[in-house]
Amino acid sequence: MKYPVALPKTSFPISSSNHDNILNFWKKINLYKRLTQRSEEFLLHDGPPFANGSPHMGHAVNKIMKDIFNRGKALLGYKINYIPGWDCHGLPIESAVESNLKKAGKRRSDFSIQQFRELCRDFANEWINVQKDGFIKMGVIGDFDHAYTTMQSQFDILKELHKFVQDDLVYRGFKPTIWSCSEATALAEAEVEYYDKTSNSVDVKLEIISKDRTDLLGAKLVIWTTTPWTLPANRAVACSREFEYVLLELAGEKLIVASELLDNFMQRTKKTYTLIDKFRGHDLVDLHVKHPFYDLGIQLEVPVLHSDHVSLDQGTGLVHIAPSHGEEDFVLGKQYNLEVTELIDNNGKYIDSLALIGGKDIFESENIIIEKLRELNVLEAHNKIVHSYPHSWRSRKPLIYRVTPQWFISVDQMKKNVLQVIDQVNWIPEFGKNRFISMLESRGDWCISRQRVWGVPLAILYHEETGEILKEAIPEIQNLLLSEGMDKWWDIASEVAKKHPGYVPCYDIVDVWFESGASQEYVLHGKRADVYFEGSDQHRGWFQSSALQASRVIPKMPYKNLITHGFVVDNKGRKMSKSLGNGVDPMELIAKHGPDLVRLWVASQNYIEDIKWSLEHLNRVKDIEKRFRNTMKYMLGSVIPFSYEGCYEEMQLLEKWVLGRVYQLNQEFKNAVDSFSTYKFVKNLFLFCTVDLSAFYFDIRKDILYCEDVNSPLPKQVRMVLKHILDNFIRWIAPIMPFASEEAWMEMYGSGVNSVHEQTILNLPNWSDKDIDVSMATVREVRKVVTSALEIMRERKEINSSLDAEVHIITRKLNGVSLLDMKQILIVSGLTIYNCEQDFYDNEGKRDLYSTADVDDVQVFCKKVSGNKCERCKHVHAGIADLCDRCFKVVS
RNA sequence: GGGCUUGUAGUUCAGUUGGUCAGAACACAUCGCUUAUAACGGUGUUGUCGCAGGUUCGAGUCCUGCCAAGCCUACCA
Repeated sequence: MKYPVALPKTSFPISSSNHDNILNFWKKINLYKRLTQRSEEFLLHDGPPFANGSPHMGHAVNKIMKDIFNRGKALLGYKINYIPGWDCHGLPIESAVESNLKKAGKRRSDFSIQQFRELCRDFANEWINVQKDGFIKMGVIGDFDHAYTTMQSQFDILKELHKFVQDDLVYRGFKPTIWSCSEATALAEAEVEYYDKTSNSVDVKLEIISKDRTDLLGAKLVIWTTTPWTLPANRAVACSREFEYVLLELAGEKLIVASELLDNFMQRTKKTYTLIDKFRGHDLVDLHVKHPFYDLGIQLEVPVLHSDHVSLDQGTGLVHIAPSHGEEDFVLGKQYNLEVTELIDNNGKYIDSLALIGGKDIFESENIIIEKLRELNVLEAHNKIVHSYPHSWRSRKPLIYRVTPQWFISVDQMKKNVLQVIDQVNWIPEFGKNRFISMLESRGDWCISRQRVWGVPLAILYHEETGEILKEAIPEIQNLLLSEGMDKWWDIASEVAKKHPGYVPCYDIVDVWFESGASQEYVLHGKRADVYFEGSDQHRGWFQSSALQASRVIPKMPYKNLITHGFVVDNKGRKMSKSLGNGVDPMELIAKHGPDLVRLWVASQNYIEDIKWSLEHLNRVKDIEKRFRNTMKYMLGSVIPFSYEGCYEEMQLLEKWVLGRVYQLNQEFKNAVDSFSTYKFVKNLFLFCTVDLSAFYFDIRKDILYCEDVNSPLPKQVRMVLKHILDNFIRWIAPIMPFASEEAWMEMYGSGVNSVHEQTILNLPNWSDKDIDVSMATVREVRKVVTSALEIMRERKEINSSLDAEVHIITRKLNGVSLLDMKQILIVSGLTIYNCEQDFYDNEGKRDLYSTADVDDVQVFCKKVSGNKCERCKHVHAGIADLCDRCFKVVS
């Protein structure tokens, strides 16, 4: 015979595919707008992702975490302000568009700059739409209708740049760039590929002519280079003060090389030597030597300088310095005011005025140069070397370093300004601060010009010779571009310039970091953001450019909290890449598993470190998701169809304890939101569901919920507690699993009008009671001993359910806990508690007692309880038929 | 090559200032409930704490070196 019991009842599903309806609901009620109708603001400024591809896991982590912050803050009652943005300009898009043209059989040169920019714009717009759609599917809410893009903000960006010009912070300078002679253009880092190349390697002897050093006068420094074509541009020799150098005699000549590289050098000369002297590099510094082509008209006496970058890996420990043809050379040259010579033209030919090689191709001239060096008796050795060398990815031709004129922002004062207010920012993690500072300190002036077309034109006029910028023309330029559009700069610039004799227009575009760095102006309008949250690569990117730009005039940081996250890597810690095939598409995951799961995966990560992706881990997170949903399902089913009431004071120990846990978790939720870190909260919430609720509280209270008269006080109180848990729980998971939360909310309060995401967390009385927590900890300790003892009986097939047993406990620990409470908590049919062993023996006779090593003062004896099992509640009682007294009353 | 960061059970992680710190959960195995049932509960197994030295009475915890990985940067005459 089956007797009716009050089982939970709900249509809330354990898994759901109702996402689209919920997304539509949020759209219909304009959830984002509703969340902006509050007073105190939480302003999260979106770092714009690059508009050139579909969303990847990095986007997912970034956007979802931002949304969790936003929804979390909304639950704490804040007005949210989140305007998504996109970074649209730059080389990758230009390259992609160009390659698309190529695939279509077209050439870039067939398009005007304006037309080409139009194509880039279309390309960017297309990807913005794809990404926008993806982010919305992830559940991200924000002002997508008024998203910002750098391409729509061009004019504001230019105005911002002009402020730097007006403040005399922009100047023309020179910079070594990687130059392609075949294409007559500077290349970006991304356009360079390294292949092996066979080069000439030469050891060249430079005679010391410093008269005050008679000991070394006439001796020759040996320099080694693999780019003999740069020798005409030689302006110095670098050595290291610290290294030891040797003076040796070789075929009648005195030569100097570094001790450690002597063998290396001798292998190239294939001669024998006599060692004369040893000394520190310090002794060489400030000597002067003859230029390699001294006897060919370049009558320079070049200095020997110390440089930290001199190494003992190869060469001679004495380095040929040509400031116009090398990064380090340029830096050293700048430090010592060396002449930066322009000996070659855009196509890689020497200038005509140069003797012997004038007008000739630099690479082709190398043989002539080497031959001449030999004739001049400055060549010690000539060999061939195969080494990795930069090449153009397009023409596959070798590239060279060349110093070209560029535009710079002088950052010294801004750096000082930023460092002054560095502590106005809360750095999460803390080490981000030092990382930021060291990167800031080590940076040089900001090169803002790019020889490209897809970007904000660096619209200025400058004096052809002096490089002075014509500030008076700025209003005129701005007015023209405002009415004509930014694309028109390339058409109107020359006309503007005509009105200002001597001045020419700049056709470069502005570095994209300047564009996004100015977003604080055109998006935030100078307001300080509460949070910037991006990958840790942005310490030298957006975080830095934003801070520098904010501090143009006075020290100011654009963000209050600067939070960085790691990168998504696979379970072996390797970054996701196409070649490894370990990449994963977040949109596929969402389609397959739903957005909540992906969000929960993100929320359960400590994003400070690298974020490890694996399917195995996702499946584990899936268990957490199921546990959360199932916990809500159980509570919904136990609350909605029944009546509940009761106040804290009337509740049992167990109920008071659970409410205490609810209070504690509510505090933890606030902390998680305020500290922008959810993973510990997710873990604790999961433990709450499994350990506290499912395995303990729910398990114990099933008897009362199912079997007791539903209208009697105790079930009503238990359901009241469940209602409390539920009301809080739905809110706690709202930021993390907004879809499940909304579903539960609708199940609870009906659908169609309000969203859970408009709610704020509940202001709970302090239910946390330390005394109750302590005694409950003891209770659970005792319970653990009892379940272990019962397990032994179960193994012996003496019992199945714990209700088949009666338990005797000998302990002094359970003072203050009623026998009835304890019996319910243990879920057994009989319980006796003794204060000492003798009392137990008096009652039950001499028995073997069970105890465990980790719990002292608790001994247990269990036996099968005698009597009949109640068909309804499964408790065993003596002297009953098929129903116990309680169940009989309830049923009838 | 340099700067910052990370490395604890199969997995994800806890381990405060060096002294019950070798833990939790999941997974796995197994038993039970059949009244959350495409659920729920109990019990059990798992680790040279990246490797090698050092400091200390004592180190996962401090120091040094190395290895692996991530971000940034320099990739060299």
